[in-house]
Amino acid sequence: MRIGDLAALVGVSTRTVRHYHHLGLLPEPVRLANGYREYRLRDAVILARIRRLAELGLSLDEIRDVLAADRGRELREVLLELDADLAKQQEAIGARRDRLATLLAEADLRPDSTVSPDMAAVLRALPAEGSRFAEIDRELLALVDSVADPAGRARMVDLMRPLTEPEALARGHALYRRLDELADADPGDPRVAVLAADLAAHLPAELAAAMLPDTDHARPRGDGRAEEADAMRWMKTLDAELSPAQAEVFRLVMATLRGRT
Amino acid sequence: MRIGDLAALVGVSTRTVRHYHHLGLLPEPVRLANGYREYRLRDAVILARIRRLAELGLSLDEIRDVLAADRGRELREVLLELDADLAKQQEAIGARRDRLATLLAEADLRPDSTVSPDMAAVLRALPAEGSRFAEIDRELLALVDSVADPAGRARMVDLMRPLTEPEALARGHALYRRLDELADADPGDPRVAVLAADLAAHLPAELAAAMLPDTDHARPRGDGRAEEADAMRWMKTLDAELSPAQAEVFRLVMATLRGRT
DNA sequence: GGTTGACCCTGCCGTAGCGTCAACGTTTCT
DNA sequence: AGAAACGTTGACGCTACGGCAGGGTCAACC
Repeated sequence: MRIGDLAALVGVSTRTVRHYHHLGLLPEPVRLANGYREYRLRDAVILARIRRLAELGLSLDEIRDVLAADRGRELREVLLELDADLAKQQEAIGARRDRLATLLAEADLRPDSTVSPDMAAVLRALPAEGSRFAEIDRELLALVDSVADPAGRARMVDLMRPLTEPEALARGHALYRRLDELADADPGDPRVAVLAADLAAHLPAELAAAMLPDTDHARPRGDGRAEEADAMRWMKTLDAELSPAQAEVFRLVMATLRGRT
Repeated sequence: MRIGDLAALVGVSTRTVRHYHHLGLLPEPVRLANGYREYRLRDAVILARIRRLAELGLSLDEIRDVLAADRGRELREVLLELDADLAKQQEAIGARRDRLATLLAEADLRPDSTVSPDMAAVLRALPAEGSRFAEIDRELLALVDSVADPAGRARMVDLMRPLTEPEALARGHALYRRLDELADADPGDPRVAVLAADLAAHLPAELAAAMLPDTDHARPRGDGRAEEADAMRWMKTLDAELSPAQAEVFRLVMATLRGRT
């Protein structure tokens, strides 16, 4: 029996048979004078066993182990392990399908629809039209939402909710406009201090509290280092997007909030 | 923001970021004078979107398409397609776990336990001890069982069942022994014809009928070619394992059966 | 006896999504 | 000033083969 016969018999490609030889799964048979491999019944039996195990989902490495040890005990262990693994995979796929269903249930699949549903609602409520600063704000929110774990996401949404109420929204429009106007201004511009005071005055208390630790460098080292590093990165990320005057506004707001506690 | 900051922010490795650049998923940002990439908020947003889509299970190619087309219609299509694909995967995994459970339910996981449960029962019933010929027979049965589809497997088991009955078993032992004795005999040995006659006389009718077409070369071409080729392979496979005298026995048996119809 | 077609051989590249060096330059901390 | 921790490009590694290149072998047909 030559390689093509063997392959057809068991229902694999000749390439697969040679691959198994290469991996040492299937022993190389004797060669004929012309160099062709000559197979016997035994080879077909081994190959068929390999295929059955492979179709069950064992990796070729695992199959080699099973064939080598070859007394039921090990096979049983491997199969149990495999079953547990498959169960986990099923769960994982189920979870993904749930998230997919959530996404698909959202009627309006806009480009930014890859944020969580709650944050999507917040973004819909916040002012957006025409303000560069509002755009940055929205991007930052979407980013935090993407990166955070579910608990963090929920906290973010809670913190933002006060800003979506009608009177906060009305103020928000004006504040965004005044921030936009500082895009090309000097850090010493008189409007900077005034805007900082207004911002600090109208920032919801919880949101202010959440922002404060972000720039608190004086804390003792060694606790919450990772979170602090994250928070620092957020602030620096935002800072990099702002003009000098806008950045100055934020520094003043932060100083005010720190002083207030 | 440099590549390490960006990666930490979004929760991926720097290697991943560079990989996405290489694939054109994430645009290359401007470079500083030292050659370092300098990222902005916008890059982090894009990267985060890529990650969310990737975690949903989209391939990076699909993500590139979605980001390029980027008006919800396409995203929706891709997500629906993905969901269908995941559903199929879940089913496939479920089927594999079912087969696993069947295997694991078999108490005795011997090396040849990769055959179907029904065939395993047949193999347990058939004589095995010490006969080389019995061994070949068992290997051939296990192989056919491995390779056949479920219907074929059931048919095989049905064909073999008469041989597992007590009187057939008793005869089987003797026949195997007589075949073994022909291992080194001459094809012209007088025992050959006698054994062939005994075999033909005691072969169950259905099994004989099933074996017959395997060597029937006279049939018109064009119908059942694939099956015929398979059957031919089986016979040649068996033939290759037999000594000349044993092969002669089989030829005589076949001739007798053909003449009988 | 040349040609055709169906086989066989070895060996290398490609897949998806990065991980992991290597070999080198830059920044930052002490 | 030196070390540690960054950054750069490039190349190879992983699964389980598929596909191709560039050959050799063998049977049949004209």
